[in-house]
Amino acid sequence: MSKEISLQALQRLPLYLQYLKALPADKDIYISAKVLSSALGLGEIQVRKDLAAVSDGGKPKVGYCAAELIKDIENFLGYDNVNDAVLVGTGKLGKALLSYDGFKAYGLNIVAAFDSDPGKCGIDESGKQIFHISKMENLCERMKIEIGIITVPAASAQEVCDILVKSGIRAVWNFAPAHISVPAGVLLKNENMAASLAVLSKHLSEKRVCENNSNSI
Amino acid sequence: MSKEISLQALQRLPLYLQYLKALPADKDIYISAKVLSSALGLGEIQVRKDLAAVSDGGKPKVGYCAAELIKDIENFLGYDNVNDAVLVGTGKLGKALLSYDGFKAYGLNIVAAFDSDPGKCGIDESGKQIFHISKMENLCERMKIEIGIITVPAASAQEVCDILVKSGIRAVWNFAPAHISVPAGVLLKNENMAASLAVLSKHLSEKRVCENNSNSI
DNA sequence: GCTATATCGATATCCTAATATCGATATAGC
DNA sequence: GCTATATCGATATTAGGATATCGATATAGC
Repeated sequence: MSKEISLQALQRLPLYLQYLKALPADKDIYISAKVLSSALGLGEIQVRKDLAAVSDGGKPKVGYCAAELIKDIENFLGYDNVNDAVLVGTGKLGKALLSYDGFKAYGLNIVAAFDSDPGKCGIDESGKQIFHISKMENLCERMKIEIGIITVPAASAQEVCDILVKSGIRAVWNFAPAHISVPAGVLLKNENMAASLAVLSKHLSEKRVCENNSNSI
Repeated sequence: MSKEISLQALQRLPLYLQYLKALPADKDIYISAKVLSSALGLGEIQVRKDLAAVSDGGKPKVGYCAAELIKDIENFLGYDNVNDAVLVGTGKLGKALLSYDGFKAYGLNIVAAFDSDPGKCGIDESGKQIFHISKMENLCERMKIEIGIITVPAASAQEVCDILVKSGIRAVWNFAPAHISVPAGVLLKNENMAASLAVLSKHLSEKRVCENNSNSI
């Protein structure tokens, strides 16, 4: 375990996790790569290779122990040690993410939010504190926050990102529809809804429906 | 133009669009692949190849005409002919997307929303009508809606998707953290926040910071 | 008008990821 | 306890995308 893994494989791991957690939490449930692959619409060999990177093996004839697998994947992804995060920009999307209580399952804990509008500061309906953005650097450094979530308009995304980096953030999750740049050592992950829309729109504009099977992206 | 394009290239097109639109809307602005690539953190040849798929060419020494390029990309992606969509699930995320007025720039128009909770039906604060889910099939068929956006809890995602497909939807945009399956001919695009979180979490759990440059994903 | 050069576009190469093939192994069933 | 087989894991092959190389071309500057 903790071997090499491709970016694609890494991003498939939560899929396995989601499926495995939906199974009855019996200690002796075993599942084969074949079952997993057909349930998730993936290739069987691909599943086996992905799992090989995180677990120390399944058993012939029965497959992988589901409970073990969950533990291995969560451990591999670092979901066991919770990551604290801050969110910047409390518009509609920001508030939606603040209120979403599903993140804790992924080891993500949003501890506070920031906004440049003093009128928005205070306690959010989610119960979380919204501070003025001028307080960010100090708070992040004191609390050793490592993840910053950007939900501001495109125009201010780079500016906000720079402050986050200055505050010691090591991973940025960007929801703004803008390209931003970060120094080496800081990870930038764009949540690219525009890219998704491009795929949808292109598919629909191709009036001739190509009846292929690999239609999930 | 309208040649072959890879899925990755397709998803990069909105990036170019966003950058080009930020330029002054002068008719005679030209931009080279070199400038574009360094501004967006991409490879120069990659940019040239991507643009070759949508436009009918740049000029040596000066590059591509920005205004032409915008037109070509939007045309290629089908952003000019607006796509009507419906949204299912009016929780926090659903409401956030309903209120987001940036979609129209991508040719997406959410015409109505649906929820299984009769208490949530009526006019949303965004001004859009929320109907009971039982009305969905009829409305989608009458209005020839082709895009369905799923923002319901994971447990009901597949059920909702099935209704959408039955209603004639041809492209599904799934925000639920669940694997769902669609018949051939229908495109499924997962907006996979769990996958993004996996990348972030893994990066942070690797305590030894690999100081590589390709840190944007 | 001429030349030097920035830039494009096509072809070729490399690299990563997905898929196929085949032997190994432990379990289920008798 | 024995055998047949479902499944795993390793190696090899294929496919796709990203990158490099090189010649072509039209423009900018003189």
